Amino acid sequence: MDKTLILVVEDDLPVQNLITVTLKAEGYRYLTAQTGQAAVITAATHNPDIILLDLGLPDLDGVEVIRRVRSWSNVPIIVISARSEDPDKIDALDAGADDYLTKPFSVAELLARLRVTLRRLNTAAPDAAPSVFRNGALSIDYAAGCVSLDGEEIRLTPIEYKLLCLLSRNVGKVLTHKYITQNIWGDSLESSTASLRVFMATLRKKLTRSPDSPAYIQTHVGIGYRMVRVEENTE
Amino acid sequence: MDKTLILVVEDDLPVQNLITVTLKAEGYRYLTAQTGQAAVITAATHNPDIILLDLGLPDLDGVEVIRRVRSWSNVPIIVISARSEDPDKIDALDAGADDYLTKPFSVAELLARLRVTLRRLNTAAPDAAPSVFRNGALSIDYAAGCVSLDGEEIRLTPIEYKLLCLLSRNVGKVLTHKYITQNIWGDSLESSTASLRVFMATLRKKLTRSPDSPAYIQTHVGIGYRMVRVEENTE
DNA sequence: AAAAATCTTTACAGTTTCTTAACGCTCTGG
DNA sequence: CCAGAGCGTTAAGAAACTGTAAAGATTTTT
Repeated sequence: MDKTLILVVEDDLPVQNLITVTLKAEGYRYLTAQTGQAAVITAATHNPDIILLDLGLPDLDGVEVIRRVRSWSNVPIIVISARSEDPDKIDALDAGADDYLTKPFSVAELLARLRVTLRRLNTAAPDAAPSVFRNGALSIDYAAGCVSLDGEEIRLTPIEYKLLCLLSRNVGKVLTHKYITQNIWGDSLESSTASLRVFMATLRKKLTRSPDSPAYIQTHVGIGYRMVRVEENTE
Repeated sequence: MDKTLILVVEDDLPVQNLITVTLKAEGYRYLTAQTGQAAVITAATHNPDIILLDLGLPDLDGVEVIRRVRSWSNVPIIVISARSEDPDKIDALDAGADDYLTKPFSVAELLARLRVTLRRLNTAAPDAAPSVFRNGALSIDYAAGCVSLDGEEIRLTPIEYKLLCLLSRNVGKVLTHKYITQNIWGDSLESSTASLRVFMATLRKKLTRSPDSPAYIQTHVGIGYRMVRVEENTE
């Protein structure tokens, strides 16, 4: 695969055109689909590297498209939504979308998201189920169940560890509050979104050695959190 | 055998298509089967190098397929299951599956698993386990079944010995309470977590010669215990 | 059968971890 | 500029966990 193939799902033709022209200019290959049905079929038959999905489709709900694609594939999905469709955005992320863009968005922003996602794809382990995860100065040994920063081990409580694992196993992906709390506390407790904030604080503190340490965990206001890939320049 | 032959057992045709297209692109030969019955027969007649088996089959239980194939063949079986929590997955591994993939999976992941499995096939290395373990002043002779500290033998009770072996065979790894109790007491008794604490205490006491002896066993609150590698400066 | 050793259970104190609530901050929209 | 919502931070009490000692219960040895 030398040229990245991107599936653009957008029913508004002027917008679709804007996107495809941009992609072409940047040297990407692309496919298009105007309906949810077509999107699912095209995704299955052509196996694109990334899917750009507008949530406001005429036939199928965008979330349903994600669900169907996710039933067999892990391909990165970047969702495009209008501000008014805010709740849909969260549903989309819960259904397995990786990232989101809010209309109106700049071309530069779109390209930036694509690059980030692609970098994640390429740096993703070429080997199966690696037992140790690395990101900047951070490394997690899943098998041993221990975490170290800059070679020095840091001790985490059970919930902190689970939380960090969840984030690291989904690097680059935006995880919603709901998704996180359900994964860590189960479906039972519901008020744990307050706890989540506290744990995020302690986790961030433990992941910060010096004031200029990189920020591993991003906050997405109203949505959730995400661990980002960090440059290797932490020397 | 210059080209690897892979049997793909999957009843969902789009998914099957995705897999076979991928395999073809990578230069593998493949066969397909939509049912468990067909899978067993095809495996018997064509003798594939690897079997990719979806657990959600219409007719036969996937685990049953594994059992039947395993009755005459040792061919590697990689299981594909829909949900990560699937108890079937564990049954499948127990029945003799070699590895598993959870839907949704990325194509890269699938290929990685295949490569790993193939590599393992070619380099089946019967490596002999060393009979004596050393860590700091501690040494365990598994064959002789005796333990010494600083050259001097220390006497351990059967359970203490089993416990120490379990820890030493997993140096650096955090072992959960459950893992330890199941390995030592079996699945039956459940209240043995209290006993575990007592044994840990006695074991630690017996591994401590002077007040400044290194701490071989760390406790991880809420999780379990771990033996750590100790520097050789215990002179 | 008696003695010794080993194992299990219980209780309790000390510690760690988790939850909850309060407060200040930033950002957004009117 | 103000009000409200969402977030980070801190602190304190509650809950859970651990280490230790000691007393039965069980098994093994003498």
